[in-house]
Amino acid sequence: MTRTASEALSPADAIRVAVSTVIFTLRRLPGSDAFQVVLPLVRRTRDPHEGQWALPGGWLDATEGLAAAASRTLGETTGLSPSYLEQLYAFGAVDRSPTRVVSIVYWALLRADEITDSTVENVSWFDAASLPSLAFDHNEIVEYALWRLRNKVGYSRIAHGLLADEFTLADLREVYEAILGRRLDPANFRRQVENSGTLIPTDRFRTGSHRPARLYRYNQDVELADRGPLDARD
Amino acid sequence: MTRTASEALSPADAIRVAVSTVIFTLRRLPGSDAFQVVLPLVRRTRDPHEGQWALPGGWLDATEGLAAAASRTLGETTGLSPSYLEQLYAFGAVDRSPTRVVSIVYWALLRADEITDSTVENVSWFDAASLPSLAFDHNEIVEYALWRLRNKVGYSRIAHGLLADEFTLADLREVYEAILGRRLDPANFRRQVENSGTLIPTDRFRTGSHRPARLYRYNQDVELADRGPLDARD
DNA sequence: ACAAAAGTGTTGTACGTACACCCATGA
DNA sequence: TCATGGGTGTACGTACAACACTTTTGT
Repeated sequence: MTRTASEALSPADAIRVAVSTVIFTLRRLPGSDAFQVVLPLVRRTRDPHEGQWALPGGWLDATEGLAAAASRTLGETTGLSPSYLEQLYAFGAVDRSPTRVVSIVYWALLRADEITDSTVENVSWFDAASLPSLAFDHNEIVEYALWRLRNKVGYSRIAHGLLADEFTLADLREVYEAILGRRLDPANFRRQVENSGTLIPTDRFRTGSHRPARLYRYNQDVELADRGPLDARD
Repeated sequence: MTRTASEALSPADAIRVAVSTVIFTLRRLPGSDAFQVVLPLVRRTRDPHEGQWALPGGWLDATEGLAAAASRTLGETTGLSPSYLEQLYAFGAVDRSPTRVVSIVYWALLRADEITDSTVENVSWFDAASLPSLAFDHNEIVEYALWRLRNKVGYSRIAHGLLADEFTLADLREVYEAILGRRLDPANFRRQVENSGTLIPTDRFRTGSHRPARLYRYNQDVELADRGPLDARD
């Protein structure tokens, strides 16, 4: 740290810090029975990129931490509060915005029962697999968030963050299939997840079609994902 | 993004962006034959935390990207330029510094042949396993960097970034042992790394003690680590 | 010749995959 | 009773850990 604070604050040096969130949830296609990964985007009402869709976010406030800012700006723009929130990456290329902005991007998951479909102004949900051209470098950011999601699904129980309290193994398997983009063997999936110790069987069953399926809960003792020495840190 | 640029620039909101780097290399203990993970720290010459050791770093310049800033500040403070550089995490807790600073932290590896032991002023090397109390939250940051290093060693060929061009399998194994903190079976280690396709055997051998050991090179076609859709991005 | 590191072979266990098969329910 | 998804059993292949064994050098 070589320069003084006053130098760093001069307008020529102006670097602003923004916070954005890529927040995923699943939606059943009306026609099909398959799940789709969807995320909310906000239509920009001012330049730059006025009229284009962008990730929900806002400026970092001097009195709040990074994760707090992500939660706050997400709530202000979309009305949502996620079940899982993790830092994704800091984007700071010089030309990613007309003015110099460093964006700390978080990614989040929303449980199916948390989707408040209160149609907020200028917010719309998009299929993550077929996005339009977004503002700034937000297309790249979403691509990276999807990569992290698919990756993390392989070695953690992160997918549970997308389902409500009680669910069948078929529900959970469909979540994995939607994220990974391929079919999984129901028999093998059952054994894997049963042996992982992350699920607690209930006495309840879901009836309605064919043989009833047992409902499961999360084992709250098991973390959704291992973030190492970092807890809810900024 | 709800507030205007002028609001975000008011002094009360002042948030500055710093860049720091945790850079690891290995050193052989003089007495023992084992490797040790070491990193350079810089003694602070001004408040806050004057006199304490801190990670090399500096302020982000408005005209450079994040990774470029990490390389530049690392070179300015220590004279080193790493063989591998990757973003670690953005730290932005409100109370991590007397003034509001968001630090984008990178982590890096240095090859054994890259250690320029030009004794730079106020720079000293420390055993990563037994650090003194560092400035700011830098102890936590190093802990997290070590966790990432150990983690990444398990699923990528990142450890190769710590060795010179040609090396024996025993050299490489010792790197893994130093990072993971446990002994590995030489026979099994050999097969694993041979089957990974990341090494190219040379016709040269290292002689001097007992049976000569074949020297290997990196296969440059294989990336050290998979960073997903992100390349050398900010 | 002997010690010690380089390098090879063999075996057991764990785990993922493929797939045959039985079970329970709605229609 | 039949179709369908729920749930169990089993066999195969790969990957890894453990460890016995052979090879090649310096002393």
